[in-house]
Amino acid sequence: MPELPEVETVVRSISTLLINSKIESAWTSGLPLHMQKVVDADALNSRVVGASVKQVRRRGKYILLDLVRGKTFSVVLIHLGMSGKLMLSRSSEARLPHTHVVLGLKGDCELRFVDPRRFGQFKVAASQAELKEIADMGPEPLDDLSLETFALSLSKSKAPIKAFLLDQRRIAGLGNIYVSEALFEARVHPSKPALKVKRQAPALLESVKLVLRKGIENRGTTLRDYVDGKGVAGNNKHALRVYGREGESCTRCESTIRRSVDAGRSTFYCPVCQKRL
DNA sequence: AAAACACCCTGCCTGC
DNA sequence: TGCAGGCAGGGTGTTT
Repeated sequence: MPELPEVETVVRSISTLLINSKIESAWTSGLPLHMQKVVDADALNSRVVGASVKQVRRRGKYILLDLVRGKTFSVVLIHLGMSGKLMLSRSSEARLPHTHVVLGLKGDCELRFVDPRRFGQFKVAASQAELKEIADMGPEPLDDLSLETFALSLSKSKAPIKAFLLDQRRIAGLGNIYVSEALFEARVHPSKPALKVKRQAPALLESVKLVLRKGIENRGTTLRDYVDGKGVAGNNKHALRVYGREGESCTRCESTIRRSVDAGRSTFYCPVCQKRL
């Protein structure tokens, strides 16, 4: 569900309250999350309870909490999967169904991880170096991705440009929505091989940054149930020009927006604006 | 090596 | 109205 702009919005919405606050208790549902792994209750007790939050960060679509307890440093890795939510709530508020982790903070406040489909992840580690999930992740498009790096990476892949952009090892943080939007902005056909995107590489990189920045500015895209850490929905749905608009007319040329399915995922594009060659 | 596919799980929507 | 089937914004592991 959440892609880079949604995860960034969640991070921003919870970081002010979380930073420098102490975690006083921890609870887990015990149900398996991503890849049948349960949240490690021992690690929660030995590393998280009693620790203070030093920083709240994002890497790709992952949320990272840097913790310190005495001289012990830890990192909590959270992925929202398709249906995950990370929210600050009053302890007195009823827990939503499918709540899987609750971290109790000072002052009647809790950080809750809720995930109906359980495609998300919640993992405690001693350091970032232990986290293989982000070890070979590609560059952050809004921070450290130059045109030179991007163009070189493109030239080495025969994959369709859509698959290329979704591959977190090549570029971090993009998902199905923002890939469709970026390809439309840059007028690149989704199935064009990455290595043939040369002349359009500068426009594509700019489009990737544009749609992500706009997504963040609008505080994320809410299609059905995405909300930030304070329960607020995003406004970016109105900014989408192709995603979810099959059969509607292109905002640029008035042709009919099409949907195609590859690898089980929908891609939306304008057949006229986005030429294969 | 890389692409295609199955799979994890629940909820919601559609159509019969 | 009820129920089966399809579909969903992600990532991983296996197979070709």
